[in-house]
Amino acid sequence: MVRHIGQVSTDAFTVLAEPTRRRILDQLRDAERSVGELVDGLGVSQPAVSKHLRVLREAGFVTCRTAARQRIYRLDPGPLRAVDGWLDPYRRLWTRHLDALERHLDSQEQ
Amino acid sequence: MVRHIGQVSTDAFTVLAEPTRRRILDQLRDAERSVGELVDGLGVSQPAVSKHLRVLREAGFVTCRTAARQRIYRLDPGPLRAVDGWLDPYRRLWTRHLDALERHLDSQEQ
DNA sequence: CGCTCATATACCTTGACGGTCATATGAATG
DNA sequence: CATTCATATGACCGTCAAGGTATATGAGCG
Repeated sequence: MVRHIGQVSTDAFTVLAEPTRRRILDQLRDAERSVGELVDGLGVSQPAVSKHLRVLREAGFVTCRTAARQRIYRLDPGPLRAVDGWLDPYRRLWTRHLDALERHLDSQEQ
Repeated sequence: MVRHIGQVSTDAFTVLAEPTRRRILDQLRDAERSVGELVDGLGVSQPAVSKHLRVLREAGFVTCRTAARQRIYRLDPGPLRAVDGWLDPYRRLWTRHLDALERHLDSQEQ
């Protein structure tokens, strides 16, 4: 029912489902990196990495800038915040559990 | 390198990548439900729902108990907490941004 | 301007997954 | 104990995505 004008960017969970992509995000967590740097330490071919980067880019997880002959990729927090937001209504499941536990412990006090 | 003894349970992100499964979780957020109740309101065939429930079960997202002829499914917070935990090191990306913004705004004050 | 380094794309093969239809299980019920 | 209701499983099909190899693009350099 939802109309999309242009390209439908893959949804965040689908993007995160790929282990290699999560490892890429891990690598970008602390610093931005060139494609070559990502290829080393991932143990995957360069084309594979480039394809994952494209997916990540189109879903907004990363941005890239050109520096000389390299492309430097950088993490964008947006989609991860969205996932965080999706989790929000579920969070009470465990915080409430904690609350209940606390009440229980409180009732045990004397 | 990790050895698994029995069935390798699908990882949490892969499970969440499926929209129908997320809708099932949504439905279980407020109350436990039977398979039939889930089938209504999902618009998917009963076998499809059962298969998704199996995936969710094996990944620990839901538990089920038998009540008369029905199977009642209930949400288990475990794997969602794990996802929440995975997000943790990324969270500073936006909290830091906030910090930076605050510092900026502070510096603008007079 | 031809060469090379860094990255992206094309093409192909393979494997996993979701859906449906048909059928099996298994508990309640008459 | 046969039947029926609720759910699970199996067989089959179509789709899609990931990985690899080969190749195209494109910026910098001699």
